[in-house]
Amino acid sequence: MSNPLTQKLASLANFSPDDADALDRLCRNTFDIRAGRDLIRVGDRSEQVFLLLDGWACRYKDLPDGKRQILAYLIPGDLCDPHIFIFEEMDHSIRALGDARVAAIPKQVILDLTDRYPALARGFWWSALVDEAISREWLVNVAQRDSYTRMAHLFCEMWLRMCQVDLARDGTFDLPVTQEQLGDTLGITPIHVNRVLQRMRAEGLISTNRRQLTIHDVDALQDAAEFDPRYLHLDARTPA
Amino acid sequence: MSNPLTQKLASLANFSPDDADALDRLCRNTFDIRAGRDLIRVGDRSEQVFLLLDGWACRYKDLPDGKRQILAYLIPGDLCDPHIFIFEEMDHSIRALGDARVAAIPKQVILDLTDRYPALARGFWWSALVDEAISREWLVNVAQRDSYTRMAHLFCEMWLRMCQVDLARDGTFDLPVTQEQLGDTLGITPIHVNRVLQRMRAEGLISTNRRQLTIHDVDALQDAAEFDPRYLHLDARTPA
DNA sequence: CGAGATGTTGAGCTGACTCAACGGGAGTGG
DNA sequence: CCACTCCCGTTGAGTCAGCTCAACATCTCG
Repeated sequence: MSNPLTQKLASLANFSPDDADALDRLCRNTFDIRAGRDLIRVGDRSEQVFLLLDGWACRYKDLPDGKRQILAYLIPGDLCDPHIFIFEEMDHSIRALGDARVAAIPKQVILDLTDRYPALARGFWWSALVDEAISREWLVNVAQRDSYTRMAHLFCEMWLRMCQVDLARDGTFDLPVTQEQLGDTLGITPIHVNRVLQRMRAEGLISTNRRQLTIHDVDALQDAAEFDPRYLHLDARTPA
Repeated sequence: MSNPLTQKLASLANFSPDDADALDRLCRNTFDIRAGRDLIRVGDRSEQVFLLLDGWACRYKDLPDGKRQILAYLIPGDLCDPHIFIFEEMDHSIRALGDARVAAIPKQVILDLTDRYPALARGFWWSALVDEAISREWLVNVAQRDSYTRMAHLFCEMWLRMCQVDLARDGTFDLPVTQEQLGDTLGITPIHVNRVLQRMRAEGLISTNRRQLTIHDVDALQDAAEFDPRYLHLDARTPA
């Protein structure tokens, strides 16, 4: 149960110790990645899936004019690239944000495993659909909310997701992300990110410290964010 | 082969006449929906999947402050709600745009079918991943591009998707969408949508007529849109 | 201890918004 | 067949959130 994926999927019903064991055994072949390194690049063809064990990563796309969009944050327990089961090539890249540790799992191992443990197959599917739901909510966020609300929304989401894998304490969690990267996530300039952060700090909602974020009043932040956690499809055992 | 889903999946390899037959047989139980009606609403629990046979629909979310975001367009051949295999409740709604016709397929039929025809299972999975890829590209679009480019990008995408199911002729296809709905799709006000459309018309790129869009110069529009179709993962047999 | 990356501040600009009004077409009922 | 109405599209004018450009400060790490 040291495994963050197990932890995440355990919030689903029908998850036997057997299933959990099978999952834990996946994480033999691990290695470390330095901050800022790409795990996978656009156009790559890979024979293995990466499971993020420690640290953060992001999916992103570079545009021809030099702009960049971060499409998703990956935190411990997230699978980086289930796409390779179907697509020939990745249509986006994945990069480590802080230093990170991943397990490399051969395609075939996943296929065998899901054959043998239906609860796992269902877990992976569930997880893929949650990722999709998050992506939809990000679209809503960027398209409809102003920059302040948008950022508040992102923080609420990441807080809940970090809670789910037990990586948040008292509203504090790692957020190994520069202001520029926040901008590339939310579709605003880094300068404006800075101003929004200052406002949130001034209002006592958050504070930041060495790439850690502390949310002082989760309820207030959720209100400011128009945040409704249902899209995360967290089941049963979740905080607040 | 009268079936748009068959048409779409046929662009995948390894698709036998048997598979196609199985698909065609799904479309027995069809019915019509009037424009503007919801097929599925947030919170619904459904025992069947809807396959769109004719007309357009959209996924959307309503926000507490009355704003609305359109998350995806569904065109003939698209499955409306594969989510129900995993999630208890829909986290968004689906609405017919023009008048539409759908087939209602019981969950269990899909499950049996994919057991029996692995090529179909793979086809559905492929299709789900393409939807996800499109959703990611919409995020890029809304977050990074100005309103003109954004709209051009949407038109390019819809043109290609309509081509894929053979519903576009000479750059002309149905677009049963009001300017307000375009705004809700792209995150801009309907007034601004109007101005952008006028500019595109003035530049001779497009014209609109009774809910039909004509693209006069696809290449020029793709250039204006910074459009790179790879994210659609159209295989082999596709136009231009 | 130097240098590049990251964060902060100020000032002016602009793409898209708001508000407000008007026009035209498609359906409806008399 | 016409009048009415409602929805949709169009136009104009003023405003503002967030952008650009340009410094400067601070931090991290080799």
